[in-house]
Amino acid sequence: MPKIVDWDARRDEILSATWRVIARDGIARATIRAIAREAHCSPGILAHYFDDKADILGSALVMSHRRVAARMDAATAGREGLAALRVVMLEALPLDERRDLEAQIEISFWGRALGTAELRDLQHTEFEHLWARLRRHLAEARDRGELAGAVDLDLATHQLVVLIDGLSAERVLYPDRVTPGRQVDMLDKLLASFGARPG
Amino acid sequence: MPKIVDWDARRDEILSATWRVIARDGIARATIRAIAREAHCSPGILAHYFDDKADILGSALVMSHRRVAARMDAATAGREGLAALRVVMLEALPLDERRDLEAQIEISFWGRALGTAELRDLQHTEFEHLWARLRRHLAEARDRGELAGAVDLDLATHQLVVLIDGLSAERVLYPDRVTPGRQVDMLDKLLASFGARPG
Amino acid sequence: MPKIVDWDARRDEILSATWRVIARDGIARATIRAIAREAHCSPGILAHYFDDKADILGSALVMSHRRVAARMDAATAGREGLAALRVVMLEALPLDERRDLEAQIEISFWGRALGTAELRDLQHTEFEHLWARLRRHLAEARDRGELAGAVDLDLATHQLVVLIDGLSAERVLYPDRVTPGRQVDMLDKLLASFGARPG
Amino acid sequence: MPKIVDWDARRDEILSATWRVIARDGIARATIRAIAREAHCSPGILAHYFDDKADILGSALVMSHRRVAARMDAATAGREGLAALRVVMLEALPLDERRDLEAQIEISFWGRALGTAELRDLQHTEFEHLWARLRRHLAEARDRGELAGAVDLDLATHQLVVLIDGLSAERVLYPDRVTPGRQVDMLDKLLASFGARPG
DNA sequence: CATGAATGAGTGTTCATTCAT
DNA sequence: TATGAATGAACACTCATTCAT
Repeated sequence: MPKIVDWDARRDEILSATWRVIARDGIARATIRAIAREAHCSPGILAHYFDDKADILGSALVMSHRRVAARMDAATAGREGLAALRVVMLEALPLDERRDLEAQIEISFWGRALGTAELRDLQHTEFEHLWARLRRHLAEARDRGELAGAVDLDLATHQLVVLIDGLSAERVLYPDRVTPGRQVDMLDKLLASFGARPG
Repeated sequence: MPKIVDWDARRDEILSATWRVIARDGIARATIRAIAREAHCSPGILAHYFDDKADILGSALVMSHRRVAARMDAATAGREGLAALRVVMLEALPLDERRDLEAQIEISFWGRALGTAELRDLQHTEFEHLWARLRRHLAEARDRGELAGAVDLDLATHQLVVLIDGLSAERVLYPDRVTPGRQVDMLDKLLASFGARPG
Repeated sequence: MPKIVDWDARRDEILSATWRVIARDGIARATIRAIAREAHCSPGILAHYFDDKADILGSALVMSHRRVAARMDAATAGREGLAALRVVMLEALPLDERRDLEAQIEISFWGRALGTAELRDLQHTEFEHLWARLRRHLAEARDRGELAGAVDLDLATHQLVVLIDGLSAERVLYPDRVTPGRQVDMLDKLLASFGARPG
Repeated sequence: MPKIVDWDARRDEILSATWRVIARDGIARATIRAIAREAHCSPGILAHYFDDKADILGSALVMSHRRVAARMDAATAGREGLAALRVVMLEALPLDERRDLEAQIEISFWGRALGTAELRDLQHTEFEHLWARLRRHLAEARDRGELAGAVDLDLATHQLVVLIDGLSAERVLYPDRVTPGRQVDMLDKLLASFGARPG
C-alpha cells in the first residue's frame, strides 16, 4: 500500500518536472533526458512509470487538468449558478503565475495535438469535462433566473470556452498585453452579455 | 546560360509544401526531409532558398500572414468603419478550408514560439499588424458614430483578437464543434456588444 | 545496479582509436563514425564521453602529449643538465613507430590549428610545457658548466624546438629519408654547437 | 593564343583565391564554394579549369612552390656557392607577410598529405626540387673551398631543410615567438657550423 | 564557355529506447 | 527497483559534383 503511494508520488514528481521543463525550455526541448535530469533521476527510470514519451506528455496534460478541476471543485463548493460559473472561469483563466504555467503547457500541447492522434483524442476527452461543467452552471443560472430568458446555452458555453482559449493564448504569447484586470473585464463583459443578473 | 528559375515562385512552392506538411503531420514532424519530399525536391536544395530550418518555418508563417493581409486589403476596399471591421474579422476567422489551414499553421507555431525567442519576436511583430488594423477600423467606426459612445477601443480590439485566437484554436482542435455559422454568431454578438449601429 | 564501466579506460580506448584513424586515414577523414567504427562502438556513444568532436580531437592531442611527457619524466629520473636534455630530446624525436605515430598526429593537428582558434590555444599551452622543460635542463647544464659560457638559452631552446618540429615533419612526410640515425646525428650536432662538454 | 593566356590567368586567379581562403579560414574551410566566391566566379566554373577539388589544392601548392622557386632563381642570379645558398635560404624562410602566407599554406597541406596519397606524392616531388637546389649550392660552396673540409653534404642539406620546415611550423603556430631576426640567427648559426668561410 | 540549380551522400549531433547489471 | 551505458535512427546542415540551360 505505501509502495503504491510512493509510485504515484514518483509519477507526480516526474510530471511536475515535465511541466517545469516545458515551461522553461519549450515542449520541443522537453526530452526524456531533460525531464529525468529535472526530476533528479535516470532516463531509464521513466520507462518504469510510463509507456513512452507520449505517455509522459499526455499524463502531464491530464495531471494539469486534474489539478485545475480540483481547484474548481473547491472553489464552487457551496456555490451554484452564476456565482459558481464565475469562480470556475476565474480558475480557468491565467490570472497568476501558476495558471500562466498551466496555460503555457496547454498551448504547447495544442501544436503537438495537431500531429498526434492520441493526443488529439485525449484533448477532446479533457475538453468535454470543462464544457460540461460550464454548461451545468449555466443551466443552473438559467433555472435560477439569473440569465436573460432567451440565452442559447450551447452558444454561451462556447463563448466561455473561446474566451478561455483566446485569453490563454494571448496571455502566453504576449504576457504584457493581457493583464489579470483585462481578463476579468472581458469575462464580466461576456457574462453581462448573457443578461446576467446576479442573484 | 544558367538555368532560369523563378526564385520567388520556388520559394512559395516550398513554403506551400511546408504548410501542407505542418497541416497533415504536425509541426514537430515538419522536417527538412519531409518538406523536400512534399515539394518534390532534394533536401539539399532548401539551403539554396532559405538560410536554415528556422528561416523556412518563419517564412512560412510570414507568408501565411501576408496572404491573409492581402485578402483583408481586397475585402476592405471601398469600406470603412464597422463594415470594414466585419469583413476583416470574417477574413481572420477559419470559415473555410483555406483558412482552417492557416489557423492550423498559426496554432502550430504558438507552441514553437514559446521555446524559440526569434519566433516569438516574429509573432509579436506579426501580431501588431492585425492589432493596428482592427483598432483603425474601430476608431473609424467610432468617429462615424457607429459605436456606443463609451466604447473602450483598446479593450474592444483585444476582445476581437481574443475571439480570433480562441475560435482558431477551437476550430483546429474540435472542428466539428465550431461551425462557420457558430463563428459568425459569436462575431456578431461581440460587435453588438460594442453597441454597434450599422451606419 | 548500473553497468560499471571504467570511464577513463573507455575514454582512452576511444582516443587511441582516434589516433589510429588519424594515422591511417588522415585527420580530415577522422569522422565520428570512423572513430566509432575503429573503437568498435556506436557513433552515439562518443557523446557520453566527450562534449563534441573538437573535444575528442583536442583530448587526443593532450593525451598524446601527456604520454610523451610521462616518458620524459621517466627518462630524466636521476638525470640533470645535458644528460637530461639529451634523453628528453630523444623522447621527443620520432625514433620508433610509436613516436612516428605521435609525430603524425602532431603534424595533422597543425593544419587544423590554423583554422580553429580553440585548437590553436590548446597547442600554445601544450607548447609551453615542452619549452619550459627544455629550457630548465639547458639552464641546469649551464649552471653545471656543461655549456660554452656565452650560450643564449632562449635561442638554444628555440633551436631544439625547431629541430623537433622540423624532424617530425620530415619524418612524417618523407619517412625513408629521415632515419633514426640521421635524427640523432642532427641532435648531437646541435648539442655540440652549444659547446657541450658532457660533465 | 590569347585564349590560352586568359586560361592560365584564370587558373592563377582561382589558385590565388584558394590561397587567400586557406590563409584566412583554414584548409578545412577551403570549400569549392568558398574558393569560387573569393574568385568572384561560380562554383561550376572550377570544373573547367581543374579536375576536382584535389586538383585545385594540389595546383595551389605547386603554384606556391613555383613562385618561391622563381624568386630563388632571381635572387641567385650571379651568385654561387655559399652566397647563393644563403639567399636561397632567406627566400625559403617566412621572413615577411608573403612568405608567412606561403608557410601557412605549406603547413596546412602537410596534414592533408598524410591522408591523401596523391598529395603526398606531389609533396615528395616538390621536395626534391628544393633538396636538389640546396645540395647544388652546398657542393658549389665546398668546391669553392667555402666549407670546412669534412662536411657531409647530405647531412648538411638535411639540416637546412629541417631548419626551413621547423621554422615554418614555429612561425605559423607561434608567430610572436619566431621573429625574422631569430630566424636569420638560426640560419647563420647553422651555416657557421658548416665551417663556412665566406669567400 | 559559363552558370547556378540540383543532387545525394556525408557531417556532427541529438534522441527515445533498450538492457545488462 | 533502478541505473546509465549503449544503440541506431533521425535530425539539420554542408559539400563536391553534375548538368540543363
